[in-house]
Amino acid sequence: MPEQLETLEPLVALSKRRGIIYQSSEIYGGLNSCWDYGPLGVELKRNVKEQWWQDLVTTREDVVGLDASILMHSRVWEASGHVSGFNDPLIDNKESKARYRADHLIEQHIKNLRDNGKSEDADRVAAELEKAINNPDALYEIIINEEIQDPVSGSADWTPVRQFNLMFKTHFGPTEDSGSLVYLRPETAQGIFVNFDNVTSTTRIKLPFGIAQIGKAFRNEVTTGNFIFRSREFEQMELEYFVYPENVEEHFEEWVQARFDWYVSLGIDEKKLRLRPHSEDELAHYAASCSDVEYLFPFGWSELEGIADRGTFDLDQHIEYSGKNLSYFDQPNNTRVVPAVVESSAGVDRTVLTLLTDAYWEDEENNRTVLRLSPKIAPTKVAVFPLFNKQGMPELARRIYEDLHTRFATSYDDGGSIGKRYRRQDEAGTPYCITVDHDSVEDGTVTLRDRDSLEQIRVPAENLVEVLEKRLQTREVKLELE
RNA sequence: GCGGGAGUAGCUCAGUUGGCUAGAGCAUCAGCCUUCCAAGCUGAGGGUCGCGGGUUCGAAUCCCGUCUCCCGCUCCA
Repeated sequence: MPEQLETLEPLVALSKRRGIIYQSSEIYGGLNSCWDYGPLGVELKRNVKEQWWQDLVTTREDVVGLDASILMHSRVWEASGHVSGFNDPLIDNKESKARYRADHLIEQHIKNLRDNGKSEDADRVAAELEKAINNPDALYEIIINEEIQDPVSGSADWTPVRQFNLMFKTHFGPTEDSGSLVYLRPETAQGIFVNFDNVTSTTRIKLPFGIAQIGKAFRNEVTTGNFIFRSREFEQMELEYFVYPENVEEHFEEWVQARFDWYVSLGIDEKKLRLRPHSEDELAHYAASCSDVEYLFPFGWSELEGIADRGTFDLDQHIEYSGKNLSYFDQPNNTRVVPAVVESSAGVDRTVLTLLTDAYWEDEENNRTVLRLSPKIAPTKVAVFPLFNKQGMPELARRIYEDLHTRFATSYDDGGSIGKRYRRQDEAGTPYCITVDHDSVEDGTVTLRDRDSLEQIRVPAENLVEVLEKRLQTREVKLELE
């Protein structure tokens, strides 16, 4: 049985050692929860993104791509609800050290009042709460006046309410006046909605259709951590799939399954993946239904992607705020319709972390650490070694390398013993190694070694491209390991 | 934000009554040796001991501050 990772630490160490992921600004002491992808990591990440694009855009007639700018008009975020919804008024209890959302505390208080038959008080506080929303001082006042206590400890010793805005703010242009305030986008999706009209009027795409985008997003998370799982700067792969509103439920179900299957297709252990439908009370106000794809990390089941039926909420909001008609003209029925949308919102970094976690294997029997990455997404597909650095072997090995690396991500290694080189490639997740020996120089055949099975076969050098192409595309992504 | 643990070479670590030029193994590099799975030989490079102050004749070691990572909460969704 492969060893189960209990913490992320071995993975963090391997990532550093092999040049997959480094901490940001490390020479200055590091920057909290920001990470840099090294030479190997960037290949892995690119492969994830390219696979997603390949599967969702390139090979589909009904999906087109988009690359919107990170900075957008600040009205976009008013329309999307992020300006009000991404503002969390937090309060700490000095005694219990517990932290709560101030508005949630008050809502609970209102509910308690109602349960105790004091509906007049409840109504009064509810009215105050409505006025106090987005006003930390007013929220604090309510908590003090109502003598609201910590639900766990019963203490009423509170810090002031502090507003945590999850959106990064910056200033547009040379002056720092409020008129030039802009946000770094907290999600890429809005870039799709605001370009809905552009895309439908400049392409011949017909409903149902999707618009896909990969890009950076930024959130001032209150809590970060778990390596690259939750960081303040991250990359998303988002698809907004627009459909006739009456069909939205069936499209939603289809996408949920399709997205789950996608992770399986990357070679991730199906037993560690699950779909978790959101319950009624955790649904965002705009979503009719939502399902998360989750993976069992060392720190527990955590979300990789959310698939949501957002109805017509987003387009309706932008219609209202922009005053533009963002409906779709349905030629066959000669009517205009505001499409509903099914959203697939996946994290690139979370997918990378999943792949690394899932692939990590300490093969004790053979004294090696292996990243059993699917050949599809492995940063390096094949490595070429000369058995010795003499007798024509390096020359032949170089020729093979020169030939292969125009086709596959290939690396060349002539350092140390042959076993050492195999281990280096195992840690990097390279699925195949080619060794040139004495016989190769004589008869032109080389050894092809498989990372997972350790099987070695003899292949004529001139057939290598063909053999590798076949294996890299068709082989099972994971081998059965007892 | 709270609690616990940690930070010395690329990695894993040793190094306390405060005292030689801060060490080891692995890794890396240059050679040697080797007929296909690490741990053979010789040599080399690499550390302002997380960072900043302080105490001291003298600080990796003591004190204060700060940054970062991991684990558990909390929070978020």
